[in-house]
Amino acid sequence: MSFPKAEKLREKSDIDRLFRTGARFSCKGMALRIAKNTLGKNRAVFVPVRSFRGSVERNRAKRVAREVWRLNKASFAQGYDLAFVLYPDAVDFEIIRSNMLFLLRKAGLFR
RNA sequence: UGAGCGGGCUUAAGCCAUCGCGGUGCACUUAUGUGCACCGAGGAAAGUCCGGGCUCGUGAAUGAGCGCAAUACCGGCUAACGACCGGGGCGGAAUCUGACCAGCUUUAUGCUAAGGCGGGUUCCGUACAGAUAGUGCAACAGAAAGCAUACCGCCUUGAAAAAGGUAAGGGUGAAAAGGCGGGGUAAGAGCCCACCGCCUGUUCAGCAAUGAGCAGGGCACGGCAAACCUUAUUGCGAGCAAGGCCAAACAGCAGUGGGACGCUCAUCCCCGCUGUUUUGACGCUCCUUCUGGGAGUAUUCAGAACAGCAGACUGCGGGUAGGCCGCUUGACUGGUGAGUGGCAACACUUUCCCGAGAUGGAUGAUGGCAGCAUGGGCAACCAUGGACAGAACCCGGCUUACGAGCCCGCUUUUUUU
RNA sequence: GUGGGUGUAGCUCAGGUGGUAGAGUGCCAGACUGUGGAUCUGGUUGUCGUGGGUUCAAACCCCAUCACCCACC
Repeated sequence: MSFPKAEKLREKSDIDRLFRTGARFSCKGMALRIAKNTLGKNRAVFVPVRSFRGSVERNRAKRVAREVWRLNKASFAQGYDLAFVLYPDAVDFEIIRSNMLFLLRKAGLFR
């Protein structure tokens, strides 16, 4: 299950719009912003906050979150922009996995 | 032998498989994908403390002056540096040494290196220009603290009070007008002498810093420039979000249109659509005192005001969003392996190789094997863990963080002699 | 990437011309009160972020370093 560039949310204007108007779900260690788009498929972005201890931990949180998304993205409804905001409490693979699935269930994206 | 601290060098947990991501090349498709091959974080990528390359700016980045900042023993190295290398001075430690003072004793051409003075060797450290260019600063204590002074003392005179001489000894202080020993003296003093220090001159060695020697001077010229300052040298400012190229949209400027009469040209005039309100004209109806006047009014035409809608196409310069380049082969000095010169930093010659280039920002996940550390266990084995840390235009240094291995130095535990 | 600031008592801050560190608040004790508060009196509190250096002497001067904060593009 690949994760090419077309399924990434890359434009600064798109991201700004998502954070301004998107619906908001959160739990300990992670937050989710979500909004419908017109492309018929999902686009995602992973945003670690600034207060990580260093760039190693910050990048690692982002990579792990992206891996979790890549492995699970086939089981969700299509046509949304998503932004996952990551906080320094949770870096482990399993914690990020359970957080992400919990938030997506709250958002009602499971098919 | 175990542990700790400091310094230097090497390395940055290995192999295999699957899935995933970024780049380059080739092929096919085509405007974006697919397939194959190869490559894909560091010694500090970090801090941003210095130095450059590169790019733009200003008239220029060449020169002179002022201000500001940095640097400051000498020589070398370098593109450059405050870095690095070598040398010198100074300071400290260890050790050896002259028995000069001091100490001890068996009292002699004796012993002692713990103390003072002098000499040598090794190691470590060192922001180390100028205090005789000037201005300034030094609390308290002390008699006196900057071209100074005499408190207790010592000596002379004197019955005493006191006067004179003196700077050994005491006391104050961080610092008190060379140190130490001998001679000398009323007591003392570079007053005289040896050694050391200082100043002046000179000779030799060295590229130089500086060192060694000789002669002279008996000798104040104190400390602080990480106080102001003086002298010398260096430095223009901004930074890859530099800078260059392409370029939607909105706004701006210019042009293109229609109408009279078949065509062409010139000049002049007019100019979109819808709705509401209002004014005027023509028409119609009604009243009337009837060549006239008045009232009402659908529609049409014209004008004015307000509101709404529509505002196209082409070109232009500037340029936003966005994209591309800059971008990775590089200071002939990148990596690797040899060789030559140099004490070294480093320089030169040569073989082979090209080893990240992202842009919401690529290195991740899973499994297996081997191995390391810690804990448990007699053992097989089991469990846990993976140092510091992530390229962002590129280099040379410095500093800081840190796992493992090796080497050196120091401290210490245990054992043995 | 560039530039700037702060670190002093439990807390908020002074002190910066080198000469031996203070204010408010807090805390402790006493007085007052039936008790508490308020008030009054007295006391207490520091390796001046860390490590070096200069100096006779450093919170102050110099260098390095650590942590935190801010601004601009």
